[in-house]
Amino acid sequence: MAIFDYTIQAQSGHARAGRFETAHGDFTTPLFMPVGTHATVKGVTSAGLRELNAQVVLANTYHLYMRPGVDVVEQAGGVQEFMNYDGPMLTDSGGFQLFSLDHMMKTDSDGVNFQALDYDGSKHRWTPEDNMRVQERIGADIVMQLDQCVGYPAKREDVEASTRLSWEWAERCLAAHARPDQALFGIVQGGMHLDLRLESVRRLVEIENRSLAVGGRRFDGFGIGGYSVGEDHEVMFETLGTVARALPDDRPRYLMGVGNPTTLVRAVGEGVDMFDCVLPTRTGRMGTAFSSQGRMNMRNAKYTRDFGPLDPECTCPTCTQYSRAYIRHLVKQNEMLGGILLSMHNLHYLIDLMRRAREAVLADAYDEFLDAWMASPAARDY
RNA sequence: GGGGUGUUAGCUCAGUUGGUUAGAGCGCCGGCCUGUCACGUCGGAGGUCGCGAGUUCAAGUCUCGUACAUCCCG
Repeated sequence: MAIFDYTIQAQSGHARAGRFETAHGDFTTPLFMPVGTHATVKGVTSAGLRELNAQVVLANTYHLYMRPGVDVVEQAGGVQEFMNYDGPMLTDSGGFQLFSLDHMMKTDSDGVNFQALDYDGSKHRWTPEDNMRVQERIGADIVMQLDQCVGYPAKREDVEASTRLSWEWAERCLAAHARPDQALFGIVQGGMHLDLRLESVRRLVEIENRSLAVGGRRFDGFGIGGYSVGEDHEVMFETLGTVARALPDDRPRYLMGVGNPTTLVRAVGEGVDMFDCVLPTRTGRMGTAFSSQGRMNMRNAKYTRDFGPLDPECTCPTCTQYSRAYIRHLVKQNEMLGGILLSMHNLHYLIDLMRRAREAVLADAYDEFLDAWMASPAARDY
């Protein structure tokens, strides 16, 4: 399987519905992917992930490389075997981690030196080739190129430099990536500058054309990175649609790290297919629930004697079995079950939101879906 | 009956040699969380310092009385 087919099944405006094949099965888009950094979606078992209809789960190369170590994951039979999740998985390269902990990073044109200050202070170096090798050994179905992310606001020259480095590394990752059963996604950078974004896209296309010309591979999909790094929500939408649609339309477009419900619905309308975010699990652990009525802080006193379901319109295991009052009690007492139940609910909420978005696309009614969403109470708090 | 100790925010307690708008932890109320190092994080409300009187320019802080709690001795 050297070619990973992404079948576009329907389009509605710019929104797309598709299917992608991996060695561990298919997944359909639009799609929200739960984040399982340390080869675990915090608080959710693999049986729970199936119950939530999760299709793809993320893990993080940097964190698994540090612990338990690539050799352990490899010896386990790969990350899916290791965590007992038999569906498709994706690993982020760890480029974002090196950026977000930039105090521990020194980059040159050939690679990146980093010190794992968040673990044991040990020093490491990754070239793009090293990173590909690590991701191949971890063994996810989709791997991301090593890239460099820039924060916001940033000086244009810094954005230019990191964007250039990212496409240079994209070319090296594409050349170095060998496993035929693993898909590789290139990543678009460019900060909030449309011209840099479009150049980034153009370079990625040129890179894969050069690769194909010598019998090499193409990118199997494209990450859109470098957004949600501190900018205002609307700033992203000034360029997102143009950037997404500049990408080849026969490959999935993955907006990395974005997870609030309204942004997902709008981004699908701009032609984005895939998302991941820690928001549902992190905020869930801290007591916040997504709902059809907007965001709910389950620590609020008004839920003390509210014995109704968390979200009456939700069919998830949490909403069908537990009350708001009970969940508030768990959260207030810092009981781990509270974080588990809310994480499961929030994940289900986004997964199901994307399922509904897909149905709207299949019915060629995405504009109506988007309008209805923006007018609903659920859109209010995001 | 005698003596000791204590009585400061809802709770447990700090409050220096009496000196500006009395503090902490927990609890309570609320906000935040976007390619997860995270066991979160930020903010707010709340006290006439048991009660009464006195000394003093000034008392939670000294004196006296009183109530309550608690311990010891009879």
